[in-house]
Amino acid sequence: MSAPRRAPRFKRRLPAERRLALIEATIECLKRFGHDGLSIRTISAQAAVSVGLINHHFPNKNELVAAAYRHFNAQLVGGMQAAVAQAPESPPARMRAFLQASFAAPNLDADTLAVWVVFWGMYRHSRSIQRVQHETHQDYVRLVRGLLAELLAEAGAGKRRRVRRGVPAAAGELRRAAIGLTALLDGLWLQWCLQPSAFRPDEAVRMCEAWIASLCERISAEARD
Amino acid sequence: MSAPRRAPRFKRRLPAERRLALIEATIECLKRFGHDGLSIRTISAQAAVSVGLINHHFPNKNELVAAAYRHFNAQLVGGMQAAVAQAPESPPARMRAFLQASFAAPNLDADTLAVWVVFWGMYRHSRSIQRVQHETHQDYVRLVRGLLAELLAEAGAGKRRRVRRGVPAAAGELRRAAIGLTALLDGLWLQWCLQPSAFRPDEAVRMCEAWIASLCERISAEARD
DNA sequence: CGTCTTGTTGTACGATCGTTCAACAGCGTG
DNA sequence: CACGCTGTTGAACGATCGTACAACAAGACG
Repeated sequence: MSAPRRAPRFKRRLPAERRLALIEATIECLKRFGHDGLSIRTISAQAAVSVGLINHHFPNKNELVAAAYRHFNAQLVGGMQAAVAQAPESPPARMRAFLQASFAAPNLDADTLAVWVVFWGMYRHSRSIQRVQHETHQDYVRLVRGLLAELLAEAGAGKRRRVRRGVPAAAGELRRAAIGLTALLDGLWLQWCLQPSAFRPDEAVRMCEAWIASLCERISAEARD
Repeated sequence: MSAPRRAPRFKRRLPAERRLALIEATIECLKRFGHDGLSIRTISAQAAVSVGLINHHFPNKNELVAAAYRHFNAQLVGGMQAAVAQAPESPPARMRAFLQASFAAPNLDADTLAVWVVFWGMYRHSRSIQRVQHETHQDYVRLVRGLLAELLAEAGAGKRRRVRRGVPAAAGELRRAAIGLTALLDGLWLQWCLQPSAFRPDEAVRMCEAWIASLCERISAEARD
């Protein structure tokens, strides 16, 4: 019979590994309890660690929450980029893949969407959230603008003649288009969060595609002048 | 010389009056401090009353917050109805008045919009917020649907021939139109909240009008078949 | 002026908050 | 096996939280 070896009371992890676990626990607490879930004790319980560990890996709670927001953003953008990457090469197909990914799991989940809303609600009064927002939001905007630029270039150039004027004219137009599409996406997400039964995912995709189609029509009409 | 009459230490108010003051103080605290401003002591200080008074007029904090949400909703819908009412009678003019009021003071204020986001962030985990949402949101939806119905009736009937088929066909279409427009409005509000410099109010109005115009075109095209 | 109603005050209570820190212990290393 | 680094624990701190409640007082009324 071997010597009685006590099971270790805890397992040491690499800092990066533990940090990620704490970040994921933070997001899980947000899903389960909303803003009230953002307490050191709730999060440490979710991560199955002691209360003191959080301040060993993060300087304070704000920084943990900000890191969770960064992770949450990165997950979204990464998922979207992956969905676009494995779509057919054509601009419409890539845009369609983007929209369908926007209105399908794991993004179109009421708990997940509610997490976004809570983060956004912190924006104006949390410096660290503002910092992360400015750092990561442009990744999303870049993706949306890229998809739109492909489509609008096709619409502007394909109709009658190649207009060099189309490029600078599309600059302001592209900015507005990205803002409008982002607004439509966020607004539909918000409604899904508040009332998931209000519409079906495919309806949302079609609404966005209708918006984009009317945009392309307007662009090509202007290019026709 | 008259007898020295001490100034009264406080002034008694009618319950309705005091309740309103507490509700307005709650909203002001939300504007100034976000979700963290929702503490009994912060709110009572803002209202210049003692901590105990809140629980004399409201059973608990949740009910005060829910009452504040109800007031906030009522103020928005009331303002919108007023803006529409004093517009010219024509459907496009009424819709334009609605959109302009949506993207002008006092609604288009970053602090005010942030209050919406905080309320929305509470929705999924607060029964009382859910109750108020279901009670008051339909007032807003009714207004939007009414304005859209006027426009779509005009678009569907005006083009070629009067189609009785247009009315039932427009039922599902009207539902989607209201959802889309609401999403666009909310999404633009959210972006204004996170980044007020991203677009100008008149750009937002034009984006909404472009969305509605393309909607009308589609409707009238379908009615033409 | 005395009485009564009730809106208002402010203390008190127990719970929970974020953070600190000394002690512990897992586990790679010699 | 013993040492040392450091990830980890958990108690402790002062602050703040929401609520309860007994005492106070404003103001209407007779």
